[in-house]
Amino acid sequence: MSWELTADRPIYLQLIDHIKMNIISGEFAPGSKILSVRELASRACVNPNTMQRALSELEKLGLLYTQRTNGRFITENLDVIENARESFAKNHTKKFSDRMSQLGLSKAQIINLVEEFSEEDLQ
Amino acid sequence: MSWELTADRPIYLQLIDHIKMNIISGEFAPGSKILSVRELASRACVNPNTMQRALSELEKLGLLYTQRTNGRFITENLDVIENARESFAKNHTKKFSDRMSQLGLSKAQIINLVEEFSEEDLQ
DNA sequence: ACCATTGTATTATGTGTTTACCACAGTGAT
DNA sequence: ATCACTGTGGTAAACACATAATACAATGGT
Repeated sequence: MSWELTADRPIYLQLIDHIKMNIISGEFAPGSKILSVRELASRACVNPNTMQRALSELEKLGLLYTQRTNGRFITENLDVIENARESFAKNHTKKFSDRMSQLGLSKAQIINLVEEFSEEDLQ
Repeated sequence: MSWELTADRPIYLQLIDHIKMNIISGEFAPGSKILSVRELASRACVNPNTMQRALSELEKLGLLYTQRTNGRFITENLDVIENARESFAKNHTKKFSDRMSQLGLSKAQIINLVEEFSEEDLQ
């Protein structure tokens, strides 16, 4: 998946969101080693310092941990990941729902929109 | 409604979103006069220059127009407002739906979440 | 022992955002 | 005519963000 950075938000925040999504969606397996700061920065077309900032924020959240001169790894704590996943889903749903209500849409209308724009799972 | 500005995005963009929502939700009636730049800035606890920037962007979108030394008004062009409203709803729904799918949620699960977090209309 | 690679830290520079402050021209009410 | 108010424009300063370019210490593999 590409990085798709936009100019309307600080890059380091977008990097945080992107990597966080990789982790909580399971795309990055718990305990697995991730690419180096320099390599990640290179792929995202971003300065190493900026990537470093994003990674250390994710560390504060407990989603990553560091082995000083060896590399960085996804946490093995499944609870942390699951919590992040749940709060992500809840927060986004609440925000979405609130905005649509404020627009004047009824609950039924909101559901209809989601029905329309959501694609069925490809089993 | 309060302004609720956060530090993770440029203020002028948040002001644009906020006022745009006031317009497309119908809270600000088409053709009606809005408060002066200075007054709006004061209420939002923001510098007049910043509010000015947001308003001129909304003007580019056709949602506002200016009478040079008289004040600013909501557009009377209902099509412009309705288009903005529809694209707002579609874009947000699409983005929400995509993110939830990426999280691994099925269409049915997404609908369930919306059901859970959406409140019934208060007739 | 050597060396590439790791995370980390520092300094400097450019850019964008926000703010404060000031000035100008046109309108409308008095 | 006067005056408060309107939108608009400019300048300067402070700050955060992003980048470039280095440097350093510790690890792992050779």
